[in-house]
Amino acid sequence: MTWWAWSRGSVGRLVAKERGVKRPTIADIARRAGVSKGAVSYALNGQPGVSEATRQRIIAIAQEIGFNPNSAARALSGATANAVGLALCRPARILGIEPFFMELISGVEGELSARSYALTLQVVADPDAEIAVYRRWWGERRVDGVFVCDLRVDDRRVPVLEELQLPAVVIGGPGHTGTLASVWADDAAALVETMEYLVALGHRRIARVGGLPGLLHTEIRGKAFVEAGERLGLEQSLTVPSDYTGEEGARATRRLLGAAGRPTAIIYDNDVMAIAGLAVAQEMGLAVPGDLSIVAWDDSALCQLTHPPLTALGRDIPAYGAHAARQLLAAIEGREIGAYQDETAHLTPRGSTAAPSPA
Amino acid sequence: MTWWAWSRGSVGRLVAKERGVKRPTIADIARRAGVSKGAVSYALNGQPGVSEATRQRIIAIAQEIGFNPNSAARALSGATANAVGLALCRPARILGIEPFFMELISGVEGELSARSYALTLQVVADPDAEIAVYRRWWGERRVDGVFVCDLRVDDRRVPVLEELQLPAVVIGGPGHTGTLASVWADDAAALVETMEYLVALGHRRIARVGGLPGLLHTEIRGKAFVEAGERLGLEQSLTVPSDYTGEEGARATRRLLGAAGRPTAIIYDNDVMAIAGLAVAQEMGLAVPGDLSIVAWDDSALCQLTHPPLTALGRDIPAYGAHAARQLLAAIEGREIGAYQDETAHLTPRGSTAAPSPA
DNA sequence: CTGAAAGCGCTTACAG
DNA sequence: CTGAAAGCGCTTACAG
Repeated sequence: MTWWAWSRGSVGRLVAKERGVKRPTIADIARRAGVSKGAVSYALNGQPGVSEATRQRIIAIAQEIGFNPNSAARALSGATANAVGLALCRPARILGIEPFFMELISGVEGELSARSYALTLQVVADPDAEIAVYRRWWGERRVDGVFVCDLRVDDRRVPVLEELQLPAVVIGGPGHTGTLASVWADDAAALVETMEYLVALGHRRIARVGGLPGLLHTEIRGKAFVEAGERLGLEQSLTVPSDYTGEEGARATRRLLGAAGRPTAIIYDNDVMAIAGLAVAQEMGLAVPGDLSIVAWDDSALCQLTHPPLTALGRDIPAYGAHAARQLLAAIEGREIGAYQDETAHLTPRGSTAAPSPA
Repeated sequence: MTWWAWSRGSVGRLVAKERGVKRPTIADIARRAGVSKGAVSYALNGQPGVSEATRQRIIAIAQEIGFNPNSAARALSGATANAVGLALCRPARILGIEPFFMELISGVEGELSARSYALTLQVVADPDAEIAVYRRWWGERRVDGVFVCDLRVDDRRVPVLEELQLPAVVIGGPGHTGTLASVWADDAAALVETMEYLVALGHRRIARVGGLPGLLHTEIRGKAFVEAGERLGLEQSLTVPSDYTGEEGARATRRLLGAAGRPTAIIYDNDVMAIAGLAVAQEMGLAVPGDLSIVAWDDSALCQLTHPPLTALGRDIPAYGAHAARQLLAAIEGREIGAYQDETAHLTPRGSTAAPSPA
């Protein structure tokens, strides 16, 4: 066993060679067209150097025999892998339940597949493993660029990617992205809008169940919550940290509702925690929205499955992913790109919010 | 513009070349170790042909300079891409909300990353696009094998993969997998167990909200439901087809509950529809489980977020993915593999099922 | 046990 | 406008 895990390569290789069906190459096309391999390459890539008649003949043959360029050979001569990478550092149970990532991936895919770029996915256990994956991908030339999710304050991944000069787009911000490109949305503004909405309904004691501490957007929301709470003169504006899971969301809710002077409204940092909070409130005999108003961040279809349906802060996540992909492809092409501000999440009032009942 | 979309390649390539940081190659290692490139290759791959002392020296140098083998070069000489593919053919909104796929991917990843295999993901619009992706991947030698999800009756993808001799593992069955390897679970048995449980509670009118028609497991469950219904002598056993979305699940539920002689229990083909069904029942003023018992297939964390929590049919989906990955890696190595039967889903009774209240 | 060389399938200067 | 050739970074027979 060697120190990296490719010792079995030879087995698969031999077998693949024996078993493989013959794939057409540019040599096959060249032979049939009576030209050189170089000419075939120029023709198929839309480069000058072949007459239009020859080009058409070559393209026709390529289509006829179902030619696809060997991606390894292209990568080896050209230095682009035609693939980008996404490393996700969250436990499986959270990945599964949060619609965010799959929606993001759907949007990313739309842009990538239009350009025949592949998406290479890797689930990692912790930030160190994620950094190791970036170094390996870079060394292997396996990807031309990467998406960076779950940006943290002073994120250690940023300087590594800068050092490697691996094109990258940070999904998150603003700030703490170093010289990397990014797409971000103004969470602070969305949170303030939500709080003003609740205050207008008559709420004076508003709580927040936050996401994972240390994530930049958690910190940004936390800061905005405190500041807006003071500005709006709330009696109470308490944040309880959580971790996006239903269990923790339920626990945080119990803590908030069990205390004296309980809040009349809670804002949750994701939809899963909000749904868990709703169940807790109902369990405790509190009416939603009569006794407690609930707002969920991330307006996925889940929010409309509950009774009552949840008022939520939503935006188009597939579009967010598409923007990130477009940024990354531009970075790979070497174009100058910076921070792209995506739409701010907007509030969709549903049945889970109302004026607080007089105490 | 050419007929496939790689016309811009040259731009990225040039830029990458100018910008790229120098990556170490086996030539660098050979120079520093004073041996040939061939010797370096043998040493790093654990092949015979170098003395143990030389091997250790080479490995030490490789580690020191942070060497990673260029995956394109390996693929080009060895014919294995060290990557496998997963094409998903479902609309984004369903992909996002169903925990199944992300959990499956998590499990697959665990096996793959231990062997430094990459997972290439592609979201496709329809079965034709999916088949085109397989043909392209094969032609590009981009992947060494693929996972096939959402198996259909007489699935058109099966003969294509057989023709290409592309190693594949079907996630689903039994049957309709042609000569391809597969992992499957006995859904019929799980459904029968559930029905017997409901009958034991006293239910005589049981309905089912089914998944997408045409999917093999939908058909298998449908057949088992009818047969068991007859065997158990139910007064009523009606299946309403649906599509896994909350909206359709809600509509199907309204239809079932609005009719005369409404069922006292409903089994849903996924958790999302079950949650939607619960909300509909509550909206209509029916008590769950008093007036209506609800069972969800796919016991994700979502099922414990509702009030009451849902009785569900669950199994370890990450493990299912891990088994599929192990099968696929074996197929790539050329080992003979067939159908692997995974654990049968088991029922976890929670608050959403009880004896029906006397009418 | 080790070295020199061919080859994987492309792309791209460089000659004609 | 076209052809012949070098090169990308590996792996692997084939000689010594």
